[in-house]
Amino acid sequence: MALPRSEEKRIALLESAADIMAAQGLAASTASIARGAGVAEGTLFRYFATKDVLFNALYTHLKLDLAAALRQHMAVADKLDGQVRALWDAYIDWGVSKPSFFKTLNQLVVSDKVTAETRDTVAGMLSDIKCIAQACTDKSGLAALPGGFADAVFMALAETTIRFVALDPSNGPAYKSAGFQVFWSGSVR
Amino acid sequence: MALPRSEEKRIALLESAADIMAAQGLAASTASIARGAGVAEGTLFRYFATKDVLFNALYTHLKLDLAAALRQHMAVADKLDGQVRALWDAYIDWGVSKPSFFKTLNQLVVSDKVTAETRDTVAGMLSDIKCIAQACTDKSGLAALPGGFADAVFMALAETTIRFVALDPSNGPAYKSAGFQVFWSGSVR
Amino acid sequence: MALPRSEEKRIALLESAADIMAAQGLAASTASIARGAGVAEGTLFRYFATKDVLFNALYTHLKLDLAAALRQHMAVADKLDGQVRALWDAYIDWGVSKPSFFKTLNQLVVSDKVTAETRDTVAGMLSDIKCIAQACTDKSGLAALPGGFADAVFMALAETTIRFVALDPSNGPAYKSAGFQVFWSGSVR
Amino acid sequence: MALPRSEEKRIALLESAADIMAAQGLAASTASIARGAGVAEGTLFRYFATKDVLFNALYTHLKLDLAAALRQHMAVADKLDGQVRALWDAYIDWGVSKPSFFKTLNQLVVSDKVTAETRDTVAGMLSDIKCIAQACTDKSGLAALPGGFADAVFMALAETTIRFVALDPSNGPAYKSAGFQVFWSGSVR
DNA sequence: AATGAATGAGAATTCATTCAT
DNA sequence: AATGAATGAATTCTCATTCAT
Repeated sequence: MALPRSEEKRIALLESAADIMAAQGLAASTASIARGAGVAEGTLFRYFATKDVLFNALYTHLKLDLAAALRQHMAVADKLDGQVRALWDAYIDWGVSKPSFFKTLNQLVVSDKVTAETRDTVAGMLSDIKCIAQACTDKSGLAALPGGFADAVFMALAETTIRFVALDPSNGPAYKSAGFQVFWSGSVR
Repeated sequence: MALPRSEEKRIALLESAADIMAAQGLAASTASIARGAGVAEGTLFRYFATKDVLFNALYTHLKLDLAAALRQHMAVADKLDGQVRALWDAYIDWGVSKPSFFKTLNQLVVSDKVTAETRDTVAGMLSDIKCIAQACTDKSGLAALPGGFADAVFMALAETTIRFVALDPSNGPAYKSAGFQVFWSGSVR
Repeated sequence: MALPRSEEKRIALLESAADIMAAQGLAASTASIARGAGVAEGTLFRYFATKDVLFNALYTHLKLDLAAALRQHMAVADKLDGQVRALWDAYIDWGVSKPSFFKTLNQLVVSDKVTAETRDTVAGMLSDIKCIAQACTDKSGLAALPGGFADAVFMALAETTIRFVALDPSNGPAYKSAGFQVFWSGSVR
Repeated sequence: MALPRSEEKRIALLESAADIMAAQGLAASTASIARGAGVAEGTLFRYFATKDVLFNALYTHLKLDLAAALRQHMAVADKLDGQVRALWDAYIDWGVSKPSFFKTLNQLVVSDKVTAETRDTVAGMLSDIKCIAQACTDKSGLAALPGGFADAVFMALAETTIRFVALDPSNGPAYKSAGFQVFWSGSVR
């Protein structure tokens, strides 16, 4: 029997894609991604039939990685604001510690290369996290607003915060608190 | 090579670039931009020596257009929160009424095609607006934080708000107020 | 003003395509076709947007070239069999004198790269020749058979004849007569 | 490298190749041929060292299959025209009943992938059929002509006839008779 | 100054073939 | 003997840029 297709190589390709796209944008060439993963260019296409398939797989990979990080820090507090704060901290920490994952995920989120189907599938896998987020936005003053505005505000603030923490780590805790404060006191009635 | 004459064509090229890049991303071809401006392929390169030069000129053009819109609505209120709210409204209105400018500017802001020098030069040209913004953030709880965090939070919230207003105009005023509320009550001590 | 797009280059590309495809089949690379025409690879795509467009243009070019050759020899005889014989001779001569046109046209005729629309358009341009052919097949014993069987028999015999004349020119006139004889005495009642 | 064992797999590969090449042309990928035969990609190359070797083996396989079909119907008539007619019918029936064999063989016949050596070897294996064909063409008006013209005319007419029978089976017998009639009355003095 | 034809360096993708298992 | 993962050369096509007119 031939070699089994290697999960290791699949991961190497995804992480190379994340690294290179963080630096060069989604237009990074498949050649450079394969090189970064240490495989031949043709090999990339055995794992991902087209570049679009790679985009979707990468979106899923990064979202699941983020979700795993969030889950580790969830539900340790008993009060709502503690829970949300834990979520916030976990998200900021993830973004700061994996800057290329963070940057590339942000590009994918706004890209039309990621299909609605992929987004739905991933959302389904993250339903537990969604629940917490829901619980907190239900209590916020933003809850009255249509679909996802509170989530989007949370994300936008977190992204900004991550950027500043990454650039100026010595003030990291200060940015983190301040960002959360904007979200929380601005959102909660 | 003498500089080309027609300011009109320069503007047509910039606006065509904004329109087409809003739709297709920064990878839009120079040929399609020239076509959109009603000039020949080669003509674009008499106005902008390379595509990178075009990116930087476009960034400048869009930022100055935004600044002009903001200036028209500044300082009409006498109290600080009125001033900031006027600024916020002007920004949201600009983004909603010129969606291709807004979308393309957002792409340029995160692109590494726009040099630090361009960003600095433009920032210098907007020092008057910066001053207002500064005045208000000095009063905010964010003022203690280093360089531009308050500005970045303002921008991030405004961008999110513009996106939602554009998608769901019937709730436009609600998003506008809610977004501002997050910024203001979250930021001010 | 820039150079006008050169009809000469267009023809050079088409004839290079005919030559190379005659030798290597329709799979001949666009790179080799461009090289054969003495232009850069990208230039080919300014004249023919895709390889499929080239296939269709080539089909048209070859058919029209054949038609021009046939017209020069038409209607010189007054009796039907003389007319058909003239057509036959002209076709054989064309195939023998332009072997790469002949071979490539035969490949295109059976290829699904040539669209029905192209075939219809070209057929419309050849309606005068069709008329003669029609006149003669109406008289043949094959006329009773559905659409195009007589034409197809004519073509099949002509192709075979051309092949043999090309391989063994010293017997050219003999093949030519014999082939025609099969068609005529076999077809006419 | 010892020869592989399974004659069954060899046949499966050849028939898969005939099917897929009938549909997609000679450019059909070896991977798809292997898949069609139910074996692994690499396995094809244990039976046929290169794709060119496969082409030649396939030509041989199809020709021998055709020859077997012809032999079953040979020499049942005692008069010459009955013999030739039996051969004609057998050929037409073979082409109509095995369309992918017929189509692929026609492609191979005009392809330069099949070597002269292969063609010669196969011709040698078909010498018995050749003899019958020879006997009949010796009597025909075409016999005076050099090597194989009569054969080629027979084949060309048969191919055309098969194509029409396949497309319009309800008129099958009519095409079959008419095609033969062209050959016979046109060829025989 | 303006034009647009020409260029050729990449881009994504395919595929015959190899080889470790 | 069979497998199928891996390879990289070749293919079609795009596009920023140049330059003759």
